[in-house]
Amino acid sequence: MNEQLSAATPTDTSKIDGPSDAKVGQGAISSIRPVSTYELVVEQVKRAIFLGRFVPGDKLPPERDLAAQMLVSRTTIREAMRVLEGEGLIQVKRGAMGGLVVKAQTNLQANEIESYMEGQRELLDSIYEYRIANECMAARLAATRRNKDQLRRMGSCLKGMKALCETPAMRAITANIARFRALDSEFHLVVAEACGNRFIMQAVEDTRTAMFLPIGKVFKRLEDSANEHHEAIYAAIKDGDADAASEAMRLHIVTSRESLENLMPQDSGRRPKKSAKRV
Amino acid sequence: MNEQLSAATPTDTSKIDGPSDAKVGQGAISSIRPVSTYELVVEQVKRAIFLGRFVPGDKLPPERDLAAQMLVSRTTIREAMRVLEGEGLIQVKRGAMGGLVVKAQTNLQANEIESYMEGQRELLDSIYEYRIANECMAARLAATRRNKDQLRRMGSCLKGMKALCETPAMRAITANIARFRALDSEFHLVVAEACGNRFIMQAVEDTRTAMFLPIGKVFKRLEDSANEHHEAIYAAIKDGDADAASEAMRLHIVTSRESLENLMPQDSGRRPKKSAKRV
DNA sequence: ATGAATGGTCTAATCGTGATACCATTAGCG
DNA sequence: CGCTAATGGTATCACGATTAGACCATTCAT
Repeated sequence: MNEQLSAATPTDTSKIDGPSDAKVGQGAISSIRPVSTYELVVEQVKRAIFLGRFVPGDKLPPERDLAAQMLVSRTTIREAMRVLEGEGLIQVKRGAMGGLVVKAQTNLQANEIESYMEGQRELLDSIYEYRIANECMAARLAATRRNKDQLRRMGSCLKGMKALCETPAMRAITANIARFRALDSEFHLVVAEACGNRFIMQAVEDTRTAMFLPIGKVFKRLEDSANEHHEAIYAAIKDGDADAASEAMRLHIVTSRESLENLMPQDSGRRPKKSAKRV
Repeated sequence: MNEQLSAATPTDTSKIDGPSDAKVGQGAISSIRPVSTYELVVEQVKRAIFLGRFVPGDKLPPERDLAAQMLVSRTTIREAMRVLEGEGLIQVKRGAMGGLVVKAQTNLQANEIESYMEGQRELLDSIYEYRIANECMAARLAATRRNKDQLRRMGSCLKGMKALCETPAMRAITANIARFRALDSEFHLVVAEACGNRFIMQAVEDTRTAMFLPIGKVFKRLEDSANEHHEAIYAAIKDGDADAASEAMRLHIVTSRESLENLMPQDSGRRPKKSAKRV
């Protein structure tokens, strides 16, 4: 994003198309950032945690096992663990029955949430726009391509989430919130899988990973509306109704964004309802 | 995508949600593929070529300059050049006025195209679905967020493309096809830039890169319809009409896919108009 | 107390990368 | 023709990342 340099181009294009300066977003060659193996390990473990494959209290496999599974040396695994430990994602315990324990993300105080969310607003807007683009298409395509096993797994997620919401008292338990979010992720990922498009699948996984940090510190209770929306999406996909599936997904995501909006500063001058148009 | 291993999870989730097997797409930890720096160089140079920043006949900057710009050693640059040379993307010439010359992609014979495209059909479908999802959203958002400079650059691209199409004789010139594709890429990238969403921007760039190999060997003449469609997209974005911009983009991409379809085997049993629903 | 599991530490070898100098080839020019 | 400059080709040494393996230290269950 820094340097730029138009290549030695003896055959000047502009001979033909005249004033076609344009030359798109910047030049062609920019600096390379070498990627260490331990960084890749960090990324993969983070992704697993962010997608809910490990919830707080779970332990990662022992270092030796991680090394074997990832086909890297234990040294590299340990470097990665130092990073994750430093970022507060895991806690390292020595001795038997010890291990690499996934920590709960610190919840912010009520008065901290607003200012925190304010700083995340732009990122969240981008993420949700991207989600609407890709997940609506995912739902649309899934409606005509899903197979029985995928429908079964979607149903399984819905069942699990409903169970977690059953008693009001359980809605504020941290561990349950983590489990709910894991099932929520899984539902959306199965829909993406069912759409049979690897690019869209990757996009959905990426957004879920990207959402973790911004909203992980904020959620304190489960939203019932999510269950209803998930049911609607599921029903439309099961019925093979592509338009309905897409619209149900859109409504779900828009609603989800709005419920986040309630955690933000109440229209304090900003938020001039720009682009109030339906996305 | 190979190994899997559910973490040591003493706190069994299934205690609560009962038969929630699900456990989404596979396990959590898979093998790491270390990424060498020279691979990153290869990727970036490829991307620059695929996006049309360098067209056949252009020369990349000299090795020493590339090394300086990318902040890597010449050794690493040279490793990357070996790969690009091996893949037939560049030709290395020694001596003064020599350099790293971008080669034209070999065009296939008419009788080869069908079987080649047949093998690419699935990939192309995925790419185009992903494009529709993201670029329609990009156009929609761009309609309300674009600034004057972005409009100017879009217009500049349109002008350049029209100029290239002016005389029928010039439509089959290889160099012109490359220039046309570069401007086409640039137009779509500026739209993506104007949407102000970095995720969508990245998605658009990714798809254009992904399209290069499948269709690079096939195109032999320029399509006029692209110009008309581009004009329509531009007009809608200029007018701030989000719905029209999105729809114009959709039409453009769908048409583009259909014109590719004409290069494929003519419904030889396959292509049972599944998902014939409008995407 | 003992043993097993697990993280912590150390060491030697290997490989990727960087830095630098110098060689070989080629085009342009006096 | 012969120089010079630009550019790719080669060689060398140094350093850091990664691997492989052994061994130490801590903790819990029995």
